[in-house]
Amino acid sequence: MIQLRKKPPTSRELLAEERRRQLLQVAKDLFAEKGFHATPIRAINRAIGMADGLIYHYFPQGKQQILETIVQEAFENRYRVMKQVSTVISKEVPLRQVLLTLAERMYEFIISDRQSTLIMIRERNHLSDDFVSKLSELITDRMNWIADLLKERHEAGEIAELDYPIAAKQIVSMNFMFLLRDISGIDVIHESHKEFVEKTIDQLVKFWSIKQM
Amino acid sequence: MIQLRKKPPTSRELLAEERRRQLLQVAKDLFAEKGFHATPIRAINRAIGMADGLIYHYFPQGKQQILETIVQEAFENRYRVMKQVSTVISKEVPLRQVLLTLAERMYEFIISDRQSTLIMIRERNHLSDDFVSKLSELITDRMNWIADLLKERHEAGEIAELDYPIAAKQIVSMNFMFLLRDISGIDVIHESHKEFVEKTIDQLVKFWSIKQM
DNA sequence: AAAAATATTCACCGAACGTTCAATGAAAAA
DNA sequence: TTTTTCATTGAACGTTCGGTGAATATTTTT
Repeated sequence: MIQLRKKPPTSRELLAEERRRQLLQVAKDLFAEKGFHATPIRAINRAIGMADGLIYHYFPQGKQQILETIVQEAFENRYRVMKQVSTVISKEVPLRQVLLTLAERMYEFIISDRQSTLIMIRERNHLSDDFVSKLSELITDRMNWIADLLKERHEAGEIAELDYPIAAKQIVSMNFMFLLRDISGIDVIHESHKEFVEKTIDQLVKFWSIKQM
Repeated sequence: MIQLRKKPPTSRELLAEERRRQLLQVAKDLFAEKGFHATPIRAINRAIGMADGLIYHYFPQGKQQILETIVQEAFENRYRVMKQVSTVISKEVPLRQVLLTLAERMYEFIISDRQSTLIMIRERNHLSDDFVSKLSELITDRMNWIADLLKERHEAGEIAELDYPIAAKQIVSMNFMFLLRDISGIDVIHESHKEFVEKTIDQLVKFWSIKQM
């Protein structure tokens, strides 16, 4: 019989969903901290006081499926959020302020799910080429959007003519440096994200600004 | 008895050194490709047709010691090369050309030992804090050197006044984007290093140039 | 209340792991 | 030549790994 109307979830369904959620959260923490191979499934089980076999009830295909679920769900979250941020920026706001907000939002967005970010970058060997391509497209979209924004600002007479894709990459690459610091521990910035981003954008906008010409 | 003069190496010493070198090379390849935990010691042994126990003759402390040796030797190479490149740049060469050469050399330098670069970034969990700090310092030194170079160019009247440390980071961050691509497979550049670097430096120098003011 | 469906436990499996070690063979030192 | 040194072997060890499955507990459905 086909169930057309959604029936109210039973208490055990709620508990199961809660356990699944908790399982993914703990796995994400451990994968990000120790790495996929360095995290035994039993470590996940211990961390939430769960018997060893139970994890195969929730993820029949085992450890690899847990990883795939983590990155897939993280990707979908990112995709959803990114699509809805595009309309925030008003044309009256000065470019400096726009770029600052943009860079900070992007950074907050990255570190809001820091663990999955680390996993997606570090565990390339366990992710499909297709998934990595989709990730690349997501970021490329965002950069194209920034390039268009800069072009509009030029056409409005606010800044000089630019190589817009290059300029967009200059904006985005700031966050990449912090990402690399997070992954490797190698710190070449020596200041907070806010300070660094402010200085960089100030300098970019100062030279791009039409008054300089 | 203490050996004061170096005696000529015996044939077995030469063979041993060759095998040690080969062992480290194969281990480096595998660690970079599969990751440290995902590479069984036996995979290294098989790859060079070596019996299982022998690796403990060369590296008594086992797998971890192999990793440490790889990154330590890679660091020393980098340190040595970096110290001797500083004097190459003449003051008569235009800034655009200087920065281009600099960025390309730096990139060649990174990918000339691509494997150890990947390992140093990805396997943070297996490296000491002290080692990571030393790596940070190495890159920071290089960036300070670029900042000084830019300052000199300003004082020579070639470019406007800059926030030199920030400008240096803009130069270096280009290579970081390619590094991240190498590690994660996430590609947001879509062109060769040479093309990208040329465009970026052209744009930077164009706006920094004193003639623009 | 009985039956069915589902969640959970845990002892256990075979394979793979890093590592050890007694034995072997060949080169170097005496 | 004899002795000593040391590179090399490969079987074996103890451990841990991801995963299985029969048994049990709990909830939902009938």
